[in-house]
Amino acid sequence: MGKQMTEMLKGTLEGMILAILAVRPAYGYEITARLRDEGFSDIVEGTVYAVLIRIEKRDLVDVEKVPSEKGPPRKVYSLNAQGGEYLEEFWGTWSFLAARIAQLKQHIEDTQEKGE
Amino acid sequence: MGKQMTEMLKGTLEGMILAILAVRPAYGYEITARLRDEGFSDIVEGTVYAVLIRIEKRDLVDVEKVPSEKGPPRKVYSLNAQGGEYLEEFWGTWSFLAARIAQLKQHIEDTQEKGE
DNA sequence: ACCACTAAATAGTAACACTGAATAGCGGTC
DNA sequence: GACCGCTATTCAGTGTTACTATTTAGTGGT
Repeated sequence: MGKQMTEMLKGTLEGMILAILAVRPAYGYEITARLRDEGFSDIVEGTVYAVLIRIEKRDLVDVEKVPSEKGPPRKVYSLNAQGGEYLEEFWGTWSFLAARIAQLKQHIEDTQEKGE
Repeated sequence: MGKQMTEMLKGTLEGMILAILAVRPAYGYEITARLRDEGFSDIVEGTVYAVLIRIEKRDLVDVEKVPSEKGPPRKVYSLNAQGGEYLEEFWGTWSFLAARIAQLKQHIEDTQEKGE
């Protein structure tokens, strides 16, 4: 990860993982692979597991241990009601921030065009 | 600040401040006030000054001390060439992340509509 | 026995925004 | 002339976060 991306993921990675779980339950290794596929190419398992442990402690997800044919048992996480609420809050916070930043960017572009 | 927003600002507040400086030079107290006006209502001076000191150390900005009629001298920051490059990089990182998150959100909405 | 892949956990580190307080300069009021 | 309000900057200490690097564990193949 670039350093900028690393810092930007603070506060968003958690929401992204909750968003993934909102679509359907998943386990850590799977989530890591999906994030890698979606362009976060050098995200490491350890990072994802840390988030999962955190959201489990906060009771935002339910956990079920499911045996795997290919290795040790999987811990399958699914979003619960409290996690759903938290995710809604996340969208609100994100939307606000994204709108402000878009506004700042627009302001720069306007300035450069006509010298403000 | 809400806790979610606090975490989300990590990695973005710096970019936002650079973006403000890209429009025109400004000093810390002024930047704080502007951020407050734009909806980040409980941002505190200390936070902004910490960012300013950081970006000064990294040589992303030029600094000029300007006397004030109303108090101690102002430290007016302006974006330099290196800061401009860094800001460009920030927009790239931000755009990528924002696109991914928008995609995740869309995916949830699609799923909820027709059961995926 | 060894390796490759899957799967989870963990101790230690660096970076960041926040808290709370201190310092400093100016104007006005009582 | 001591005090308050506003402007303006700084700084030590804290909590949270993602990252690094390693360890442990299970299965199947050679």
